[in-house]
Amino acid sequence: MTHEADPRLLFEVFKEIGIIEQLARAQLEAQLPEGLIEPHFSVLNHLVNRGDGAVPIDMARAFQVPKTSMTHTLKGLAARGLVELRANPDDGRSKTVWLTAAGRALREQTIERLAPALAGLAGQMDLTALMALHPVLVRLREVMDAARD
Amino acid sequence: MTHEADPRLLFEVFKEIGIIEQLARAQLEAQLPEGLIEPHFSVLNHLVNRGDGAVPIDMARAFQVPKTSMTHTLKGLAARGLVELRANPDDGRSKTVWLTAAGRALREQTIERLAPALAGLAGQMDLTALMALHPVLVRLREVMDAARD
DNA sequence: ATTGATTGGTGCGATATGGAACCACATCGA
DNA sequence: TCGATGTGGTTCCATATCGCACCAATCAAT
Repeated sequence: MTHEADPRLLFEVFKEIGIIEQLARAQLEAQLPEGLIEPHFSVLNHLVNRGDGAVPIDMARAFQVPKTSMTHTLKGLAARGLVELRANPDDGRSKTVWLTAAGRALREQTIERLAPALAGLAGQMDLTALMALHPVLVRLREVMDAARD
Repeated sequence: MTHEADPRLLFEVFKEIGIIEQLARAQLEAQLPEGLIEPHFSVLNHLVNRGDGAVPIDMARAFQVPKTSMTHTLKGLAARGLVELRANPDDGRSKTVWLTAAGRALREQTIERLAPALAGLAGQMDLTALMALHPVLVRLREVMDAARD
């Protein structure tokens, strides 16, 4: 008899992940100012992590969203003065995205406000299990990412 | 020195979960007919798992979405003949949601079409780690759900 | 250099999400 | 019983997502 991997386990895993994602998003958005949602925050966070001056199309690919969605998200951030769009000196078609002081501050402040709730959650979990969770998720993400031809 | 739980670990976990959710959603929606998206499928799946005849408001709560969103999703499913809305004999304000044969078939077919891709993913993962993953996610979801006052 | 193909960005339209207001029915309290 | 309050569902509206089509700039092949 062969030992094929059972797809039902992953199906259930994805179901839980979907629910957790929704709850986590709600927590995050509760800390954001009116009119800003998770994609706005993710862009700010990405720019801090990966560095300023990114090209919009690259960010769209990093987030796996259509470029029109990225245009829209960046427009919202720029309208609130959280990022600044400049011409790309290396390519006349594209732009570069830069954080403003307000953008950095908002990202920082949001994470700080989130921290107590996250610590509260973590406190109710088995820390060993939680620490073991992360690398498995990273691996799963990498496998899925690679499979997305 | 105190041993407070580090919120950064959970922050990273949620980041991975967000990415995985997006990739999983893309895989699912690639198998759905034009015009149907993940919430439509989730409703069909919920009705199979929990049984027919559910009340829309209860489903909205189960999915943590506003009731207007559930109205919209159900309207789409009903328009395609995948579910049927009937009056609720126990409460004149509300309705009950019933699967049609087409709705059941679509849900079944979608899962079948998804299976090979899921099995492929699972085959590239450490099965022990994958099996350990599920209960931790369930626990995390339960803790978050309870925290959502 | 010229021309055809490709790529980054945006406007537009169709559909999705979710808050506010509203109506019909239900429930509660006296 | 009946008025006050609460609840399920919908409509309406503002905003989000994303495909299509388009333009301008770039690149590739000669």
